[in-house]
Amino acid sequence: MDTAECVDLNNKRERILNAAIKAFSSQGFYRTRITDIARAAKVADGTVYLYFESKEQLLAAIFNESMKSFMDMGRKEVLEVEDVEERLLLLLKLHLENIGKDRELATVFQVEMRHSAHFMKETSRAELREYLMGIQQVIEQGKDSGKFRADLDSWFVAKSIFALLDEAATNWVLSETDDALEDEATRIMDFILRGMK
Amino acid sequence: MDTAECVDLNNKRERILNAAIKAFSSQGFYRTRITDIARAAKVADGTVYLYFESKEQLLAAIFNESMKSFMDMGRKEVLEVEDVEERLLLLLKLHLENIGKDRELATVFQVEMRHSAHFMKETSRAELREYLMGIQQVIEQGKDSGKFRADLDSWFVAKSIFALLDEAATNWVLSETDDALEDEATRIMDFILRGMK
Amino acid sequence: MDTAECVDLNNKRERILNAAIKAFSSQGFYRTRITDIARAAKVADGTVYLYFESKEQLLAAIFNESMKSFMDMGRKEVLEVEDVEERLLLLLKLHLENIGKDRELATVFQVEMRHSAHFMKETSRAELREYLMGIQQVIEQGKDSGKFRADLDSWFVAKSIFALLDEAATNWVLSETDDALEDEATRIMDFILRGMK
Amino acid sequence: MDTAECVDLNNKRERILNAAIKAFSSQGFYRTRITDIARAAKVADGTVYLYFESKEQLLAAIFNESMKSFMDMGRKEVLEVEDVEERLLLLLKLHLENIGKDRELATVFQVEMRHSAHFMKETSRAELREYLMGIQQVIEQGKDSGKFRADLDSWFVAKSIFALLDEAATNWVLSETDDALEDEATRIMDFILRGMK
DNA sequence: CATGAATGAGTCTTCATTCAT
DNA sequence: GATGAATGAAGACTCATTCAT
Repeated sequence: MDTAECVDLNNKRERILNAAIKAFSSQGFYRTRITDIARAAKVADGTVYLYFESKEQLLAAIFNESMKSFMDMGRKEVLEVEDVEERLLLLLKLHLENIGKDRELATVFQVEMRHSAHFMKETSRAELREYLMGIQQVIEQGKDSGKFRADLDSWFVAKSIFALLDEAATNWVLSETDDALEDEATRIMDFILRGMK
Repeated sequence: MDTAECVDLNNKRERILNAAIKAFSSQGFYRTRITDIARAAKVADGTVYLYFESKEQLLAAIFNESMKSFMDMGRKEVLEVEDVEERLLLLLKLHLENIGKDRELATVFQVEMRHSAHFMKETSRAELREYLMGIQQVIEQGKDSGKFRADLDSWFVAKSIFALLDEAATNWVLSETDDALEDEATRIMDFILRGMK
Repeated sequence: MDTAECVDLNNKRERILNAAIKAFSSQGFYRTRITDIARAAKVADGTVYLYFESKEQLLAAIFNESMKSFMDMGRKEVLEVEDVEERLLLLLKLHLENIGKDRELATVFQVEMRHSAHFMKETSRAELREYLMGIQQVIEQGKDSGKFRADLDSWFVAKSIFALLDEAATNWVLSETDDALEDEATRIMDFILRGMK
Repeated sequence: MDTAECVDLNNKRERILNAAIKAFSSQGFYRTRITDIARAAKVADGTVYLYFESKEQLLAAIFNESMKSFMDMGRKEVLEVEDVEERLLLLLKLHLENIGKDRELATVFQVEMRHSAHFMKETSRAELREYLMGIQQVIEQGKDSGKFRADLDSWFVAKSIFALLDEAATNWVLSETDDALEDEATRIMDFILRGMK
């Protein structure tokens, strides 16, 4: 019974989360009403507030939970790859794969979550920083191993790589193309490795 | 007297526009009330609607008018520079300079304008495309002159460059640093030219 | 408890309906604010919208629900009367009695509901038609039985009778007299039966 | 110059009046904005207020001026007819003719002017009374001459006749038929003279 | 007289959130 | 935990009216 209850709870929580992603991605955060989400999740309006403090916190939860699974997913896999370049490429692929496999979630990430300076500063800044540090590490490894230029500013490069991934993702979301997003990984990789010359 | 009147009219429109930029950047688009803008612009609420159809259109106007002066500004200057690399660098500098000279406008551009997929698709997409085509041209010139690799996908590169500029700008806006944004231009230039190797 | 709850719900709806009738009749439809109605019904503004889609729909609801009880009320009673003239007289009396027993509702019916061609065409036309057909039937019965002239256009007569009732009702509403409205029934009856000659 | 100016004034006043009739009849009184009327009359918004105190007064003016020409029109003609029945018939015909010749004005009269108890009580009551007295006179003449029953309540009959005319008019306005409204006169006449028996 | 830009009070409606059941 | 009816604050937008020119 405990288990059943627990499952039931998780189930509801998850249903709400998923309904929110769907709603936010199709109607936008501000146009989405709690009622819409509740109805789609087949719970009462009030139930949403048993699991999430507010609409804003619901968006934050989508970010945090997706981010968590996002970060966990690749870690082991990435560490298994010895070669730095390959490791970096894998990182890019995983990023794009993760985003590319759920267009609705991607829309929320690439568009709806940018809706206010407040949200970006308070909610996502720390997580983003951690994520960037993961990339930075690989850059440093590359510098150490002589694969990458020693004079690279690894933090700047990490941000740059993120920028390229982010742009690709946003572009994919807005363009509504069916192309697989992760295919962009090699192009980006090539560009950042060789530059324009 | 004619002139004065005309100036006064423009003045009101401009005052509203500026008040909106200030308000949107500090409180966010959705938290800003028309009353806030009107009060700051020292006009009546209804006056806002003499110049702009709706709050949403006011945001669009900020985009369009800033974009226009943004695009006009550099064009001649850029064309005067012969060397492609220098021309590209100037482009980057102008972009960052333009954004970096008005933090409030920058905040609106980098954050508030991204608030909805709808806005990004409908309002800014065409202009952005045109802007990217400007960058693309320079890339092509570089390829033609042999300065840049012949196998570069100039459209992809243009988007990548924009991504880097955009990331730098957003970062600058959110970090609240006093550093001049345009100083990033050389770093970005170096990165895209030489790559990581 | 179930019952109490159910009653309470009905109660709220009814309270709003009654408050609306009072408000519309004393201030007119357009001058009445939802807040006025809500306050009088002792509910929150928003509650009005749980029961009615809009202010306009609230007026329509007053019409529909009053019309329903209005139509139901007399039907049996009327059918029990054999004599056509008496039946017609009863019809007139019921009409005027119904309207005459609630001056506020009457005001809404006779004045506020005529506020727009749109309302009259869309909302009340069908119901009115049905009502007129009820009168028409009696006329036909009178013709069949030889009590009324065979050359009467029963539809025209029905409309004429309605016109006289309607005029009496409006007159009563506007004159603010205390006379019982239904007393007009016999005068009208005499007039339509005998004519002026 | 006096004349020209005067004509010009009248012209503007009339243009506004006509524009108002058109607008009120098609959009309803409350949905019509002064701006709509001004634009249609090709004058500035403010000009409307040089000729009419308020939107409400503009409606009242339509009533009064139409009523005046309405009342004047038939008087002589009516008095020339000796026979009471014919005189009454002419009255009915003139009423319906007057209304039937301008559907837009008719709509304003039959629908828009009924929009509030206030308007009906304050603005139109006195004029209506005078109009009814005109009818009443004819009834009295009929009674005196023995053409009509001596026991008729002439005031009641006058109101009844008006009711039938009014109903016919409203019906015509709402039904959007092309039939000539004045053709109803004889039917009504027959009905009120002979009654139903 | 005429203009029409400017005003700002006014209101319907929405919707996140609460809480009695 | 779950419900969903009720709340009521909030705000975009309208438009009759004014008044400086």
